[in-house]
Amino acid sequence: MNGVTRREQLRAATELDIRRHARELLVREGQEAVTLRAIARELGITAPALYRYYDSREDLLHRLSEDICDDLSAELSETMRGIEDDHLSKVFAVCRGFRSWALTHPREFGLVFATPGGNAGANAGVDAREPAPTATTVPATRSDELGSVFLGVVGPLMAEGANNSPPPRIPEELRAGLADSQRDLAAAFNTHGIEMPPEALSAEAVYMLLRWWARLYGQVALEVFEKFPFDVSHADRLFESMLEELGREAGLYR
Amino acid sequence: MNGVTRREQLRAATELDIRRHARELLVREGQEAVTLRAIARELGITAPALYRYYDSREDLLHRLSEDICDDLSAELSETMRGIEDDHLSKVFAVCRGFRSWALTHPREFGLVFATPGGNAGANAGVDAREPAPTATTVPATRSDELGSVFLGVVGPLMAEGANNSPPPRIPEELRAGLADSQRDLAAAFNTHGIEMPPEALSAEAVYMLLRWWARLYGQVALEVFEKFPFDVSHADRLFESMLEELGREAGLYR
DNA sequence: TTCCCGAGTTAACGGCGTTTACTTCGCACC
DNA sequence: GGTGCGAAGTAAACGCCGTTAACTCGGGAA
Repeated sequence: MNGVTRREQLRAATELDIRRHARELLVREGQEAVTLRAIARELGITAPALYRYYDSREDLLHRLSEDICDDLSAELSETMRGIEDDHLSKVFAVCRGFRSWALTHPREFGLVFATPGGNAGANAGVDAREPAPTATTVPATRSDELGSVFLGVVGPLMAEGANNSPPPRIPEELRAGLADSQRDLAAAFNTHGIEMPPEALSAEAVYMLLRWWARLYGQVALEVFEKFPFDVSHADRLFESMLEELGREAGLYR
Repeated sequence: MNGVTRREQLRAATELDIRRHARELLVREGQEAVTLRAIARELGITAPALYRYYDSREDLLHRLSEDICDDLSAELSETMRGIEDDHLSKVFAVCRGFRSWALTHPREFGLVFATPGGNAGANAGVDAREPAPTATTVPATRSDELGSVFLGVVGPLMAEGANNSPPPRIPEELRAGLADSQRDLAAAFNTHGIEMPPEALSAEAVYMLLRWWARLYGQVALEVFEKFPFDVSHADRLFESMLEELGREAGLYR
């Protein structure tokens, strides 16, 4: 009848259960408490059984971090559903959503956005690394919902602002490098099925995008890790003022 | 003759040796390879002996991160020794120095600047946390060389720019919070023995300082953790352009 | 000279990731 | 309806790990 056997159903169910308990441990007790034995204990099975589902603890953490990305994407999408204003408002909403998600999920944030290298979690879109796996393999890594959300909200803004934003004085040495990024970004928009007029992908727009991400990430990471030089009780207002500033610089305000 | 006994000398020497080997492990194989047993092995000693020097592995990592801060401070000071230009150039030099240190010491950067909470490594200056230890204890935590370096280079710039920087339009809701930060910052300058005219500590200046740190930290962390949305081969030029932009916004350029 | 105390050791505990060899049992096939 | 394969799970073991407790031993103060 159905193309999925009972065995596959069960397998998928416990696979999900494993990551559910893993995540609970991550949230409750931190990354190093996410232990194969602890997960197995909570599931009422023995640790080696987990190797039927994951190659190693590291593999499990990697999948977990992908789950987290997907959940973040879903939350951001949901947040944005209520916003029907202009494109800039949506971008603001996503930024605020990202911040409050990070502050309420510090452990998840740490795993996904502050683990060096291969994690691949947060490269929202392209990921042109890896030496190309003999071609013919299209889906490659994963859905990358998060990239879609970010690009989906930034895209329209870029398209709209294509010819009304003031040129932000790009240093000449940067233009060559930005051209590469332009190609990458165009490919990403394409991959995620967002149509984007080529003239909207100006070097200025790419530069703007990079600055948005750098500042958003910086401010949020500083808050999550509590690495501000002194206690800033007004971090939320600081964040708002950063957004306002970015909007102003993008020449898209009001 | 000397106020320090032979015993104390030896103790200090091995204490240093322990952290030297710990650091080597951190750099070579990452944080989770910094193992009491591994350190002891390299020292030709057994693991429990380390408990004569540190309360726990966590304690050791904490001290190690303080060491790292001190080394970073030393490196930044050294870098700055060659700069005899205006104050802005020195700030630029420190920022560039911080970036290149982070890129050449990613593991150390991760330990000090991306470990949440108590680590206390990177709160460059004040650290008004902790419930005040009954007073009478002045030195409290540690030297905090890093705070001195940063403040020492930012201070003169703030003093100089006291009345020639354009007001950066601070949102009204921010001013109250910034007033708190002003006090904290003033206390920090005082603690580090840097004289600072009170009128130089305007809300604008504090706001500027926070933005500098947020952007510097953000860009550097993005590079270290490779979390840029796509591969930016031109990250160095992006960084330079960020510095230029910050300088321009501070109204202190040229 | 005596004796203390601190650096270091040995042995042990429980927990960890991972591998190997094994049981068990659902389910596809004849 | 029986047969057998393969997947899910287990038990035991290996070598790590942090940490504790009980000890040795020797340098230096009394």
